[in-house]
Amino acid sequence: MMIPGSDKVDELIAHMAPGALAALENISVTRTFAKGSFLLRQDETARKSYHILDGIARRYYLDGDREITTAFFFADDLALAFDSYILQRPGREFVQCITEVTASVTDYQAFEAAKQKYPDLLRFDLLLTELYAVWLEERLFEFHTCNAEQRYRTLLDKDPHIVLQVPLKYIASYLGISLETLSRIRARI
Amino acid sequence: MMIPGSDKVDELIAHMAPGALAALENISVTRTFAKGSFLLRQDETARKSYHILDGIARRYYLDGDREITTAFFFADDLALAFDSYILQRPGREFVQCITEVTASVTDYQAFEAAKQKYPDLLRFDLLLTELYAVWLEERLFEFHTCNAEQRYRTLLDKDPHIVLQVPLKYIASYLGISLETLSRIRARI
DNA sequence: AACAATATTTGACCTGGATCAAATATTATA
DNA sequence: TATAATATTTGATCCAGGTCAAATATTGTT
Repeated sequence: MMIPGSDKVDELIAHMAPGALAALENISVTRTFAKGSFLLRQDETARKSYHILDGIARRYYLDGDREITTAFFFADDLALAFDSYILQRPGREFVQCITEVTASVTDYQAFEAAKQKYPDLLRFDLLLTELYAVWLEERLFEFHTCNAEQRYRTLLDKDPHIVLQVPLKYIASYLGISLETLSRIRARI
Repeated sequence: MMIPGSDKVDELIAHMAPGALAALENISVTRTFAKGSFLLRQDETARKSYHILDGIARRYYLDGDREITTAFFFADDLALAFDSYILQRPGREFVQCITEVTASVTDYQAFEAAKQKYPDLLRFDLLLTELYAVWLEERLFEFHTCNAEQRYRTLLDKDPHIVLQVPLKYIASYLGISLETLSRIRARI
């Protein structure tokens, strides 16, 4: 989930109205989740967002009995089943901790209320959503223009921490490649 | 660009502060563009958004000499090279009118200023961006889980107006299918 | 209507990457 | 350190959908 232009986020935070950030912190609690535990399961409605402080999580859904990973979340990322959270209705995605995870947990309703009070939080939310959409566009672009090896090389180049810290089986479906083909790509690189 | 939960947009607009919508209209001008003309070209920075009132536009980029269409815009859609607009830097995408197009054109800077003044416009922008991200997620989902025929059937089912009004060559790359394969799919359905 | 340009279909052939199956590593646990 | 469980690699085979080429429709223009 490394995102281009992330420095814009820091800049926006730095210029927030005094109360805004405090309000966000007031409605958030830091919690720790065991490795393998689920922050959200299929068919549930995402009522919390998880700002990862430490550890790694992944998001996936089932295509038949096959798990398709759609995102990895590292420190500072916002772990979320986006569509379920936005539409506040049950979704298809799971969010699971790959390692033990510590996260700042914020309730949807409470954040909505805070945004009503502090337009800066609204701006903050907008910027994060914009960057997420840009990231999604980039992902679609790669699937349309790059073959399996190029997609793996790009991941290696732009997100080496994923390749270094996440089991290959998760990376394969994230790249839209079978486990076997990804293994062969690695062998010949 | 048909988006789930679009009724939320109407609801939000209905409850806007009095001045907000008027402010948006004040910074917008309605213009007409000839069929085939470009609202944006590759390597330009998108400094305007185009709220389509009538006609059809498409967005695409070049992969070598091959055009990859990434969106179609019909009446009420917001025609935009999203990443270029958001990051305010040159992008790879073209936005071209497939028919004569009438659109309400809004300047990026002017809209940013209006959002500073009217938080309701901020909310409006956020909602549109959220729905766009959900739409992108859905598109990625389809590419991961559906074969060529299923993707075409889904388009036919969810966006029949596209299939009815847009040349096949544009639809093919939009679905990530070669023109020939799409033609064969249509023949056997 | 006749011609040119553009769009769509059809045919033949090929390949990237999937699937199925089995062999090795690697890691975790008693 | 064994043993089980999990992860990764390697081999053999197959096919959805791509590419190249050519035949038809269809549409626009004089």
